[in-house]
Amino acid sequence: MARNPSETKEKLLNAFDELLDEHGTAGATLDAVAARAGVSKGGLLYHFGSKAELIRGSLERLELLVAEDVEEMKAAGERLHYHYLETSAEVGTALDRSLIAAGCLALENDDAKAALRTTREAWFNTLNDHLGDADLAMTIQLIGDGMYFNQNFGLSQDDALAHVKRILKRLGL
Amino acid sequence: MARNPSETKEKLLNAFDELLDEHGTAGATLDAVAARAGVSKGGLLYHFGSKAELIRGSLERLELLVAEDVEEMKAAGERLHYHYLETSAEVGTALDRSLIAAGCLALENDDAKAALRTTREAWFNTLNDHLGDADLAMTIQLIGDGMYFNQNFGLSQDDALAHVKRILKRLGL
DNA sequence: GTCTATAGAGGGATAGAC
DNA sequence: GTCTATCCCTCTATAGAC
Repeated sequence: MARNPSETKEKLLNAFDELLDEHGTAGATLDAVAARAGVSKGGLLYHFGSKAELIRGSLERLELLVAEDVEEMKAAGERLHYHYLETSAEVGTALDRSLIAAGCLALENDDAKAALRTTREAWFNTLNDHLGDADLAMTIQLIGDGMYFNQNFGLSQDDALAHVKRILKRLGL
Repeated sequence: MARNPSETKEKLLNAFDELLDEHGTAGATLDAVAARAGVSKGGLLYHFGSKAELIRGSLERLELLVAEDVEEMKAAGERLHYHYLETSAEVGTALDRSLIAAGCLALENDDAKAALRTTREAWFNTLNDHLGDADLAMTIQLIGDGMYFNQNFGLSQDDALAHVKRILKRLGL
């Protein structure tokens, strides 16, 4: 749907995701989103007829970004699982912002919950295909989830990653 | 502070945490909290003079519950890290509800963020003291965080736990 | 395509009765 | 200690000008 959106629509979605990321759902009001995107509330509501549509737009974009990310993972070849963990703690990328936004929305919105479930399945399948070991795939995914979760609370995950990599070595990875 | 609160105060805190858990911050209005606790909004505001005080009350109770949980972990002896992972995916306990509530609040509230950081430190220190291995302690904590995170999106973590336990065996735990 | 103005609903908080 | 009534503010959404 949002495959070829106008520039203003993109700016609005960016503003929405950023505000969710920084201040949670309470901070992501239509007023605030419009102001950050540099348009008026009326302008916003021309592009997205309601807040529900804005949410849909954000979730649809997440889907696209995840599909791109899965391709990138596959391009990492033998390092696929390392690439996954390294990017789990990444901050400031479009995917990261979009994912945090969905995480905020998921607390109050079932569509967002479903989108996150789908996302997780895509990653698990990619890890599992690569490793051929569901135990390892699930464990690595959980570690990635943990790093993502913590990064959300302002905890640096740099040394966390170092700890985890040493454990992966012990597992022969 | 909240060491000997009135019964009504406890009922209000329970209602607040439950509503945060079920519907996020948007659903946890003073009206809704009061209604679920079986009092009027005025009644609520007698006990907690503002929404900020209600939040403080919830976070203070979390602190108590975490301290209790750490004692329980220590009581598990050699199974300490297993006990930690098994209870990470637990649903419906007072601690679990309180923790999810704090997770909701943390998106918009810095005190809640700080409370979660403190909580994580307490658990990490307990795991690290027991295992004597920071790499393992950090990895197990991240896995626990991951399970907690997923459980938040309605994903059953029963088989996740089974996968992880097999990996722990490979690590000699 | 973007703006202002405004209606209508709901949330937080205060005042005062019981 | 708990209630009702009410005020004010903010939020979503609509109407209509440019």
